[in-house]
Amino acid sequence: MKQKATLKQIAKELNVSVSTVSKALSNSPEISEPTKIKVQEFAKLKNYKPNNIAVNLKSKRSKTIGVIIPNILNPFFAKVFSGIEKGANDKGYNVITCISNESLEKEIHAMEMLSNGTIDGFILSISEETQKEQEFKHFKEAMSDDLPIVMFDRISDEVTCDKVIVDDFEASKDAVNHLIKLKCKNIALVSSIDNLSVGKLRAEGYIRALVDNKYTINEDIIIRTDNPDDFDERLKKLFDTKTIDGIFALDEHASVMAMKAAIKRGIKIPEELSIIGFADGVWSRRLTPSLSTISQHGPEIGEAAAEMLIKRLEAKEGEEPDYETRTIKTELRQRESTRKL
Amino acid sequence: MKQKATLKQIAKELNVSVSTVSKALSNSPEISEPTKIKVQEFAKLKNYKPNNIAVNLKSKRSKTIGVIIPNILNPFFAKVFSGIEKGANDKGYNVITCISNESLEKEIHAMEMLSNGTIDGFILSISEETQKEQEFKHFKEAMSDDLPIVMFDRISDEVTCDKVIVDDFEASKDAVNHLIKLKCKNIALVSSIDNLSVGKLRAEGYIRALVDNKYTINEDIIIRTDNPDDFDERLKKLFDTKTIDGIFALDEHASVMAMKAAIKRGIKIPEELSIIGFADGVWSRRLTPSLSTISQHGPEIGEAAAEMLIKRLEAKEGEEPDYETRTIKTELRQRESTRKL
DNA sequence: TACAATTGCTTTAACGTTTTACGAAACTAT
DNA sequence: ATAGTTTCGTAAAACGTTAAAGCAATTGTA
Repeated sequence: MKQKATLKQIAKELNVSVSTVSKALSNSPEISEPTKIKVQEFAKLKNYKPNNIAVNLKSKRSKTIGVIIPNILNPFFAKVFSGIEKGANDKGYNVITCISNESLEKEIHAMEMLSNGTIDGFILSISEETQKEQEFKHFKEAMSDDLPIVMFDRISDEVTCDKVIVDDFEASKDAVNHLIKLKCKNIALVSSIDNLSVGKLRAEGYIRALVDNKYTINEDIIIRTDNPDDFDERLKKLFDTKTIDGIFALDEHASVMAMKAAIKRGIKIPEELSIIGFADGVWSRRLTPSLSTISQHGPEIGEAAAEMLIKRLEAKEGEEPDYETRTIKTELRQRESTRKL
Repeated sequence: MKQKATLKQIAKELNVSVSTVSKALSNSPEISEPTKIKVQEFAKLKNYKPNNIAVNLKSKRSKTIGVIIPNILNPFFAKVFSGIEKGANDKGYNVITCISNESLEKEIHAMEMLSNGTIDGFILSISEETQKEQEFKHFKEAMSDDLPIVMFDRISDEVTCDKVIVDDFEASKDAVNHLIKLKCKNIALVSSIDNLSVGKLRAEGYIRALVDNKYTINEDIIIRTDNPDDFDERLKKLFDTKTIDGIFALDEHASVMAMKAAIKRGIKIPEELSIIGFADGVWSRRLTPSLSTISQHGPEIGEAAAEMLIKRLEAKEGEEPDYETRTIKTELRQRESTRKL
């Protein structure tokens, strides 16, 4: 193992001072052209790279962003993550990732682990348990410790910080309006994420669309739960006892289970039943029939979050922008599970 | 913004020296009990946390692992990643993630970005382009710069380092043997990842199983390509011109496309056609019929990689373990796309 | 020629830790 | 009482970098 080149070594070998080397490498005007060239060439020869940790210590910033994701296996989060990573790298920032696994404790632990100079700020989506417990102290502490947070998708109104969300309410309203335009008369709502803030918002959009179109709300064809087993059971009952010609599904699990259940009963999709669901994976396209979805533009969400955080981090003291909540537009992707207009 | 507590501040406020504070907090026997208590309580009050960057600079280690993943949307990599993250966190290490997006250039760039003290070592899977170009200089450089690498899944024999792989050859042989036991006579091989080392290994396993069972290799029912469009076209032709009663698919795309094509032609699965495919997502279970798969135990791969890297990092100078290639067993998960024996 | 300004480099301090070497006081042993 | 040892703490150096301040020697100006 050859050891790493440092300013000190280079300085000694060239018989100049450390600061001469430092300045020469940063092209300071204080250093003469010949010396600069000499130093720069020697540094290149030795493959000198400034030690990042020392630079961080000096500058008191790490150029690193802490990202906390509830579940990386959820393709929505994976997409957002790739957006964050891209947005950060483009500006020369690194990304340290922690997975909360929907656990409040892991979320707190991850934040503590990083709140010691390791990172300059957080981008995160709140874990399920945290939302259930309504426990937000750790977020507030980070904010007051001058570690800004950008929340995405699953946010909390109780924390004052930058946020990036999807227009869940509008998106749901649009989707249900679309089903209504397709002449669906009995539109079921199926959700297995009723514990999440986004789940509630989406449900409200459904209600609003029905009300706006003078439909009556039929609780018998609404499934809202946060328990997959409970969901599957109620879904079965729904198909056994009710006739429906439209389904609006609030999450990927609900979308797919509803579709499978319908196919099993020999219901023709989309002729007899139209389905629209929230989904971000590559799979909605590959299903038979392919699923019409609401796409949430995960990468854009991630890039927006990274951009907002970095803007704040690089703002001059006292010139930080106001806290902002940015909304990323969704898109209704019509595939085979809905009739053409 | 209240500023962070440092040793220096605490020392001043308590009228002791910086090193006293440092030692008191690390419970050194050099400090008397009363002083220790005084310092520790005051530190807790001030919510003191040692500045990680300073500690890193002093110790010349960052307790951070650099992870380079070709594509986080691929559920296999997502699973491995979650294993790495867990394995690392359990030992007090952080994980900095870069996504190479299958690009050699991004891979090199990511490694350079991190090779300056930011991380202590790498865990990575080689990008598609890198494998195609057979360009491994950047890996060798990192190794000789004392930044150990652990490669997983997509590895290169040209680089001497720790590796974690799946027994692709054995797994494929077992899967095809299983199809043969099910009395399949014409077993097609379909692959859209023939550019990857793992794709080639899996194909070899298929051949070997056929040979071992005295089957003749029929090139007409073998599709090996790395181009999805080419794949889809050849797959169509395969079903149009050949009769097959078994399919062995080397990747998720191939698995699903083959199944869709069969269903479209009204072929009964599994009665007339049995399918086994490599797949790691949650979706193989949700397909109709659900897909029998070879599961690769992604999280275990990740944990093994993290463990091997950390073991090396924490070994005493001169006592580093020999380079090792660990093989994680796969598992054949029988679902609805294969007949029961 | 004298003085000021500029050039080109060095010295020094700093970032926040850890750690080695040292020193004063208080014991212990003879 | 004197030397030796222990106890408890401090001072200083170091990690690798940046940057402000300092200082000769050279150049410019009148």
